Amino acid sequence: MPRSYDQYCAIARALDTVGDRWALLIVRELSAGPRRYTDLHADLPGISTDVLATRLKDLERGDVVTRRRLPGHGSALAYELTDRGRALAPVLAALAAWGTPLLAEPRAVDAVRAHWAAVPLLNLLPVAPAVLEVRLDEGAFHLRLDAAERSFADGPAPDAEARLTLDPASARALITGTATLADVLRAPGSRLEGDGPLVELLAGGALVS
Amino acid sequence: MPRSYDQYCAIARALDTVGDRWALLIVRELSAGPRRYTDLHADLPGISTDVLATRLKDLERGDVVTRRRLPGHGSALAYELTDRGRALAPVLAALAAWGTPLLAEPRAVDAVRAHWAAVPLLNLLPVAPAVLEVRLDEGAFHLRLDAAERSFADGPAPDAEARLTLDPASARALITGTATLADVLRAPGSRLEGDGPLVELLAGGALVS
DNA sequence: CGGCATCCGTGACGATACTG
DNA sequence: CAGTATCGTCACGGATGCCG
Repeated sequence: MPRSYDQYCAIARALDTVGDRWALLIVRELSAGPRRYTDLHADLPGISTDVLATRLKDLERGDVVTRRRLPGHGSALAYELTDRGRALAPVLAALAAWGTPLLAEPRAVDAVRAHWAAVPLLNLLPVAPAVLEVRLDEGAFHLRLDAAERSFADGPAPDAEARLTLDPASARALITGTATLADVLRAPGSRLEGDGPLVELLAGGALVS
Repeated sequence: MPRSYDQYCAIARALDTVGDRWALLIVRELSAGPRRYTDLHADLPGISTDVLATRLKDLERGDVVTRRRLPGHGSALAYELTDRGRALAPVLAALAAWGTPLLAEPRAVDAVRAHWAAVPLLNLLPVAPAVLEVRLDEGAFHLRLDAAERSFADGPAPDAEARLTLDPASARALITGTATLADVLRAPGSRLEGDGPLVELLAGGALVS
């Protein structure tokens, strides 16, 4: 059980649950879908095994995360977000928006994962009843752009009607906010495939925010 | 200088700057206006003096906080938010919204300050070109409800056109989300004074969210 | 006094090794 | 694969002291 601030304040209470080191980054990882312990450890470079185990237990007690045996795969134990955990999406979005100007240049020591671009891209893309697959050098993920369920998940999408392929420079320009999606689509190094209202909307350049 | 996660991710970068223990609570305090070191120490029960000094230095290097001599008062040194610091308001709002269900009952050990209710109330109140003074048992603060500058500050407002007085039960019901503002205004224990469009809007019961 | 710096005990963290 | 055990280090919390 982590230490409490002991303040009658909603912000302090939230930080009692998700304010510890690594906690929100674990939530970020699980926002991409259920993960096993080893996968989490691999995508959180620097976290030690005991801290990961402790955080997962704390987050479970805080009703943010559940342990579950995935159906299909022979009894694979996995962690996933609860409804309360998914309700942290606005917190992650706000942090991502604020942190964007700090991304300017990747440092030599920085780890990179494809799905870390998902939250910034969700902040950037319009609401649309569509699923967009995004392919980067580091891997693929897909975004659900419905107004009701704006989310993302790892890997290619089975039901994507559009696919966006970005080279590293385009991806970086998008994520750092130095280029709009319209800019990137005009330049070489990016490709938008598929059809449907989303593709027409994006290709049409009707992107204000 | 705090430890970095070393990840090329906007969320991780944000947490590199404001993810340390106490950091966001210091930002919360300074959201109510400039504060001196001793005031911060008094309103953050449990923080040690050296941690407060270290965080303030880190936040200064992170362009979140500035040190300044307040004009008027004989060379009183104070800390205040920079523009980047004020840009953290959506993060605090999202955390407050998520933490609201955790507030149910104040615990015996919990500290209480009047202005800690300001962010939840801002999340609750509509956009209006008005300044609302709020009086609680613990003290007073005021909210600026403009679309452009939604903010709050300590103490009574010189230019408030409305005043909302809440007894402890009403304030708790509002802050925990168990009652709407319309509910509270119908019950005894709360009083709304003043005039202008805001008062008419609130008194009229036209409060959906 | 306000604004820290220092010292010290405890607990959290990070790396590695090890176990069911 | 999914953690637990161990250990060194560092951050935190509390008290006290210094210095303008």
